[in-house]
Amino acid sequence: MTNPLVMFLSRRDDLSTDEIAALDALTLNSQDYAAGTAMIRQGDRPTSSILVLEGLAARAHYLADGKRMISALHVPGDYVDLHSLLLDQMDHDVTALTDCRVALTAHPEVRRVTERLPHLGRLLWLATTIDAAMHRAWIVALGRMSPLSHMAHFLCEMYIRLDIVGLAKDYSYRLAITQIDLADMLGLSVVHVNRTLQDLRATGMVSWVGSTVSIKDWDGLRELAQFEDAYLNLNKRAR
Amino acid sequence: MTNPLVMFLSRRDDLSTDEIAALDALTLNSQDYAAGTAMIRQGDRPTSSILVLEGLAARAHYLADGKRMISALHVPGDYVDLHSLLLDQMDHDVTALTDCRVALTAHPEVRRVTERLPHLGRLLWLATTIDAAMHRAWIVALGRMSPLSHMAHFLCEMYIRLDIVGLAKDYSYRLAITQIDLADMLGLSVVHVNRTLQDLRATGMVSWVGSTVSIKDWDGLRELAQFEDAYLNLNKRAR
DNA sequence: CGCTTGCTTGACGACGTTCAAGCTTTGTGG
DNA sequence: CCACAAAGCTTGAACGTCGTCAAGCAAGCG
Repeated sequence: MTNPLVMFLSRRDDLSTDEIAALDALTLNSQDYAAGTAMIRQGDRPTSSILVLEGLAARAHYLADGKRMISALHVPGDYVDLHSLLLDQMDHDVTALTDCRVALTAHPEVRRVTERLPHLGRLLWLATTIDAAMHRAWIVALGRMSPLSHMAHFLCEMYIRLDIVGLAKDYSYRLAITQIDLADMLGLSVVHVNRTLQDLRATGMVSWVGSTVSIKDWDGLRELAQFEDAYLNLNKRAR
Repeated sequence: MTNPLVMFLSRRDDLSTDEIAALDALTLNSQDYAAGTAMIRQGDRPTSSILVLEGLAARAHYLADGKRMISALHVPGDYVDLHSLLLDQMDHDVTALTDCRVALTAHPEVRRVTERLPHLGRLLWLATTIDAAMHRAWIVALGRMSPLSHMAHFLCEMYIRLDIVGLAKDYSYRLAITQIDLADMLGLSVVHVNRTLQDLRATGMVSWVGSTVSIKDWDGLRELAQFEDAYLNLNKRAR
């Protein structure tokens, strides 16, 4: 299988064979995490960076009263933890929402690559700024969108992100997450997520059976979600 | 006056005199924006990066029905738009909430510095990952905190961020924003922001008169907000 | 087969929005 | 220096959305 990080980056800029080789070298050591287990815990000071190869991982924040909020969902090709190359200490957990296979790369090795190949270094920087742009899109959805539009926005974003790494087909993709997880991403109660999902299904724009999401009316869903993909930086450009 | 970006970065790592000189060189051209004007508009493809020297700037997103959401507030020392060095196209506005003085640096110049001084390049990268960490903290507050705690969290964050660049004293700082702006940051209606502010004042932990915020009980406010400053990466460390 | 986990439904209450109006402060021009 | 306008703050009342509680159902797994 193709390295999903290569797919992720080459969607945004051309990669040289040198750069592709370097990326492949970064993703040699793989490791598995079962659904529900933590890859990184709050307070950790990771010494390697984690790239998702398969499965879904989430950034989970826990509040004093036990409430949980998920601030980001990571799909294959996402460098979950490039941040920790630079940051002190994790202020949240990274959890496997489904069974995951990840690649681990020791920080010094990542740093060496960014210094040897500055253009590739910029692309990894780019990956973290795309993360930030996604965070902002979530902030907007949390603050000013109806639950229905927010849910639609989430499903649009997932479709594009999964499509980039070859995990969507015919407007359809696997999304094996529970309504509990979804509630913690949308900032809603489980009960309300369930009702919102029913409303969304009732529009006929989306079907979500088992763990398969199928978008039946992309244009309708996009409009409902006011989804503009600009923030995902999908254009191939010299960076 | 000291370059606020130097203050921001040297709080996180030691800077060489070379690096400080380079930063000063990046911030030569200053420009003013009056309160309420846009520095960058949605759809722009900026060719220079913007650093806030004085005043407050916000990332403003507008929805189809005219609703506005502010996804980030930028204070002096914040590189508002380092992102645009790498990103395609702005998907939101950057607006001056108060009168602002900013520094403009052409992108090629920024890039040259990051290649010449890799360590400084990493620190600029760090600045963008701190932005991402702040975004995540906002997501958590939006999704799972009460308006009262959210407001408290916001005031805690502002205190720390302003203090770092020398703009706070004795737990007190200027914050010349309207309740409308605040509502668009917290994802609430203006009416509710007003009532929440009254509740917060009633606790006696904060006074906010005119444009001066004074924190009377830092520990109380921190607890109410469940504020942990880890995400701001305040430790000086080799990065 | 039975337990656990996740999904679904209903009833009720709380929290936050909307609408509408009055008040206060700030700034501007006569 | 006052008058007036504009912007922002504050308050009340009514409504609606969403959360909570509680229970039943469906599906997956040991």
